[in-house]
Amino acid sequence: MGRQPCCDKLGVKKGPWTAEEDKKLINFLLTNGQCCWRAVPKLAGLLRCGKSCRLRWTNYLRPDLKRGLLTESEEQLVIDLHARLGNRWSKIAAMLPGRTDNEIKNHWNTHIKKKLAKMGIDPITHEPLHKQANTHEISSLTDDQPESSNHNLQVPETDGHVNSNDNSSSPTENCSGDESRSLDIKMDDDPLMSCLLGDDAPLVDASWKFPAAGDDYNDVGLSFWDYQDFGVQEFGFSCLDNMVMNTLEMANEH
DNA sequence: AAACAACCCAACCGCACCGCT
DNA sequence: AAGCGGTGCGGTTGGGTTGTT
Repeated sequence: MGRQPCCDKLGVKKGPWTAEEDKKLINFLLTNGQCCWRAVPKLAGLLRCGKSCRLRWTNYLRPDLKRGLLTESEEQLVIDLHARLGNRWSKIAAMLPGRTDNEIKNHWNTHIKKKLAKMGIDPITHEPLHKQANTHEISSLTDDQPESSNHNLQVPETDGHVNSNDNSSSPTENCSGDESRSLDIKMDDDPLMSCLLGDDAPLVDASWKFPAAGDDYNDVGLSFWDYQDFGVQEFGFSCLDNMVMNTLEMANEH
């Protein structure tokens, strides 16, 4: 049937966002909240498509974003979640307050993948590379893994018994596009998976309060302004990061 | 100091999904 | 039930930055 493009390409600006554009988008969203994204650029006075605005906001401008490299514990959590969820970056990101799917995806591709490969672990299947040929040996997999990776795969369990390598039920499915499907089947038996893949509350509450029109920004616990490189401080926002840090610490303790 | 390579990340693209009519 | 619009998601890319020779 042919979809209508998210925006007419004519007169729509692409490429890196300028400080001025960021400013307009932030001002609009903080004043009016998130309405339909298609209307945002028009109402905010931006020559961007709504999709671009949404991405800019969710990946860079959102007040609850935590900038900087992933911590060791965050990285381990990502590895563990990836072993269960595959490339479902948004689901993984939902478990890491202040982190975006894009950020995690990038970190995975640039750092973790190499790290795992170096340790002799297939970043897709999370199995030792030398064991790929014989998938029936998976039951002994954790014993054979380097200490660090073994630790990685034992991060947070909600029920205390779920092994991230329970892929053994169908190891051959656990690659490329079929991975998520096989996981879908298994999630019925895994409370954590049910939680992750459903719309239920995450392990930690990553939500943040969006200011209603007229709210004082200082009440929202904005944390990201410090990290921006376009000098948003001029807006006069305070830099409170406690909310995000607290939720992250809660996640790490689990 | 310059040239080149490798790395990193913001942003784009296109498809899938969901809800409304 | 089907069509359509809006949004979300994952894969990919382009350009800037950093490191190496």
